[in-house]
Amino acid sequence: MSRASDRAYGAIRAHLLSGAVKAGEQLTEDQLAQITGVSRTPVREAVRRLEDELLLVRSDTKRLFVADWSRDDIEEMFTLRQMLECHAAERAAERLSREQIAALEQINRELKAAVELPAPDVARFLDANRVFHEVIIEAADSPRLGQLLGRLVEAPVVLRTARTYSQEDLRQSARDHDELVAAFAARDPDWARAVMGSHLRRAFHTFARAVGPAGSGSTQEIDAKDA
Amino acid sequence: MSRASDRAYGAIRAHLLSGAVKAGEQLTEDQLAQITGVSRTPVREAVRRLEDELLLVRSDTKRLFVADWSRDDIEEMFTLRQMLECHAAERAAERLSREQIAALEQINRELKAAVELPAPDVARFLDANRVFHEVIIEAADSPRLGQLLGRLVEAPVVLRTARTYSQEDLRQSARDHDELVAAFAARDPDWARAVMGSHLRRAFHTFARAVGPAGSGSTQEIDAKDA
DNA sequence: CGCGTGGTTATTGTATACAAAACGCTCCCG
DNA sequence: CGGGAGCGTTTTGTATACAATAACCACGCG
Repeated sequence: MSRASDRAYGAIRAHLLSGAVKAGEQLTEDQLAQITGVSRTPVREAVRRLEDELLLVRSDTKRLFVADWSRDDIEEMFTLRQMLECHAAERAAERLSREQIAALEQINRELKAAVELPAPDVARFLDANRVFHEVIIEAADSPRLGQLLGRLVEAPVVLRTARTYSQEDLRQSARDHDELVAAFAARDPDWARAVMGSHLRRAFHTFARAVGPAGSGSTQEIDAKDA
Repeated sequence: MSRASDRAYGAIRAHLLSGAVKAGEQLTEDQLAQITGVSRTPVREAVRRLEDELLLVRSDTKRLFVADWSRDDIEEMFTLRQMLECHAAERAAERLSREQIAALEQINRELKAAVELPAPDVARFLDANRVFHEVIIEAADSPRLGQLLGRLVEAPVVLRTARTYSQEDLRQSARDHDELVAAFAARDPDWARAVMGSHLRRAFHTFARAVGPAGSGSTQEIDAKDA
């Protein structure tokens, strides 16, 4: 995070997640350059990355908007993520070292601690959760798989501010992680895949509940994409 | 293809595919700016896209090289593509309009014509093949799926110059396409998925044969990736 | 003779000025 | 009253100059 474009990326991302801007709102490169304190050149580079991650979209005439995720978009994203991450879990089960499995157990202890504090600490939970999944993807040893998942995993965090997780949601998630570790320890790819599948599918429904029933969602028609 | 960065993208891509540069060779932005006739700014944008498509890679210190695809890289890529494109075939089977199915039949006639000329016209074959798969992905109606596949499908064409397809390879491919259309016409997602799976897996082995047995491949250790 | 060290060149990263394109407004005409 | 042409403003796209960083090479010291 030392080059200007990296700082710009982080700053813009934080700006989007802070909720200071609404979905569908237009942004300009100048604006973002001001906010981030660098010139438009690195801003344009950062914006490109955020477009890849689908946090920003461009209209047909190249104007820039904050992405708006409909319920269907979220389902699509989770479906793809499930497909890829189940594959990752399968491969990881055959490849994780003892040390990595121990690391996963440690991360999961941290995760459970975050859940059970007097009140759950959602930020800490999400951090631990992210690291947990990253270790698995790393162990899957498939660079392109990691690259594709990078695109998908980042996006829905935009919704986290809006979302209130119930403590029971978090506990179930922790149980999933425990079972995943058990599957890894048993070196059982099929088990790992199955657990990962249900884990992510449940996560989808947790998200979906927040955004409303199928068909509703906050669709604001930016007519994205030019191809 | 009207903006400078688009022209740069096309020119650089053509340059790579022409075989004028070898895998692992270093390129500089200035060089590419000269070749394409535009300044470095749009070149950098084009290069970014080509990095996404894995035709170019950067060393740990941001120097730019022509990507070198090992046999394992190719297998990984085909595995991911298979996973995603089987899913696309499944969805397409449930969504293709009569007109789209008719279009696929037409494309396939063109494809077979390209195979059977006095001598097979590989370029025409590949074009028709590409369009065929694009129609399916389009019909799958999942923008992010299309985006992810875009990354994967482009890459292996770098090898096409080296590869000599046997006429029998091409004929089998055409038969696969025919069966795919049959599965679509029958509105049978499982059938479509299965055919797509074997189609792509065979395609992988066709490619793999060209680059040599497992473990060999042309690996030249660019130590890509900075994460 | 090996190997670090300093300076030199090559290459990428950033800022800025300018060009092209898109938007929105007004005014005119039907 | 509606619609479209023209024009100023806003926004994105490109070129260029300069800054920062990495690679290269030669030299000197152990």
